[in-house]
Amino acid sequence: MNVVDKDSPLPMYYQIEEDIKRRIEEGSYETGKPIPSERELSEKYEVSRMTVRQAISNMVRDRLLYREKGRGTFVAEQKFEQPLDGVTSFSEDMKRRGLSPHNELLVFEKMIPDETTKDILALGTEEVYYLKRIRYADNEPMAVEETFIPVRLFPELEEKVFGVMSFYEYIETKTDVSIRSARQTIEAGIAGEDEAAPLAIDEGAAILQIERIGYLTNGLPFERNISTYRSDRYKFISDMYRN
Amino acid sequence: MNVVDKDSPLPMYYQIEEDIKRRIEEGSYETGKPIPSERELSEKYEVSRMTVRQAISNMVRDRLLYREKGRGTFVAEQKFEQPLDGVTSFSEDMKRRGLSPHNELLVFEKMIPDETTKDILALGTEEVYYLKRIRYADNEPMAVEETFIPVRLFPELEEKVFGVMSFYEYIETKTDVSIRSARQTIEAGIAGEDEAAPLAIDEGAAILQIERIGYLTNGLPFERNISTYRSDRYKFISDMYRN
DNA sequence: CAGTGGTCTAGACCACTAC
DNA sequence: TAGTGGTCTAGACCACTGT
Repeated sequence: MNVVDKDSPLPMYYQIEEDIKRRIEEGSYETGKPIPSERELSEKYEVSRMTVRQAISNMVRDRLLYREKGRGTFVAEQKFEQPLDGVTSFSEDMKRRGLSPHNELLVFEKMIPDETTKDILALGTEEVYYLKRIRYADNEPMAVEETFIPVRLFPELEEKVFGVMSFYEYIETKTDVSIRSARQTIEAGIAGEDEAAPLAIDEGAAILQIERIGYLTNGLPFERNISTYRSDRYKFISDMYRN
Repeated sequence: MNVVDKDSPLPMYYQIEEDIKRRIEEGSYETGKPIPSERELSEKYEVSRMTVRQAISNMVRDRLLYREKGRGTFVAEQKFEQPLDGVTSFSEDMKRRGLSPHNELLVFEKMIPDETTKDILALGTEEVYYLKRIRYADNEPMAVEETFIPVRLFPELEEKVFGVMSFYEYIETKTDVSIRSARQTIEAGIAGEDEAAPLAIDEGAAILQIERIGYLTNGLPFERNISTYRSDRYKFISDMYRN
């Protein structure tokens, strides 16, 4: 009868989270209504109240529940089917939108970076990989993208990787470092000759310019990415939370 | 000698957080190096280990510290002086950039919303407040902004509020609801007559169009905001984290 | 008033890391 | 082996909400 297994290798607070999620999905716990109190749950699952609190705290952090002092703990509205927050690569972004991404790799080479890039990536006299790509979604050109990556961080990076997987996938599966965060700067511009041709738009059309600087868990910058999107087909969408 | 005051109205875990932050700032706890163990800290502050853990957990959530199993708790790289993530109002955004915001309120009225707004705000036959404002930073026009707010949610909202404080401040100090999240859509456009004049830019110049839909903790949408920024003075900047 | 979440204690055993 | 964070217990008192 009891849903938590004290001998399971999974921590009990985790098992409780899963059970509460299940009940929310099946509708036993309704959106906007309170779930049972912490004391009731600790009796029900036969664990201490602190353990129930840990489960609930995690779910509050993930915004599945919210607490109100003196009133109770409530099921939050599940507004966003798929979260649109967080750092994503072009490939991931397109897949999330239900489109099929692919690349045309125009340039892949090692080079000495310009001053701005050197500064941003905190480099000395080191080389970077330089990539220039046209990004397609469902076979339509969406963006022109330039990327600078310090060679030192990924000495074994090869051109063929970019045909097979997303660079972010590569980092997370093939290396022992991981991505922490990015700072994005977004501005509007007007397409010149260089942008208009590859994107198949008119000169003078609006374009969206996004510069992203990505950071690893240890705090080091690992990429500078400059993208130019056609604004008739692409909107930048993101979910943000109040801190 | 002791830095935590058990009789203070501030919770002890909060006082401990503040003390650890102070030590990081003054350099006693160094970036990338471990802070004292939880057991040491609980002796030092004369509190139980769970209380120390609560302080540390909060700081890990805020990415000031990170834990490594069996090794210790470490001071994270402090990349961003001031966090640029999260949902912010225009006023808050400008202050964070070190600029002085002010408004010119062109329209403040109650009206029946158009279909799109009605749909977005999940309204029936209800009225909304409609605001149209020119937003200034350091006395230069930065954006034209239209906002739709359901009257039902803030029946006592008055025009004069917008002169005194940020709408977000109003919500968080004068009402008993609070802001959870927002979805922002950003695109590039070309200034027409309507945008060029109030922003003091040329027709045909690039503009940044941002639509924000804001949500309360209980999941209800509380505002639809459509902003047009001049792109020669304004860049949208945000920090994002990998999930 | 009874019930809720918020905070806190003083222990305990575990798996993991480093030496 | 000794030290670390991860998990858990069985209590306790508080401030806040609703009736």
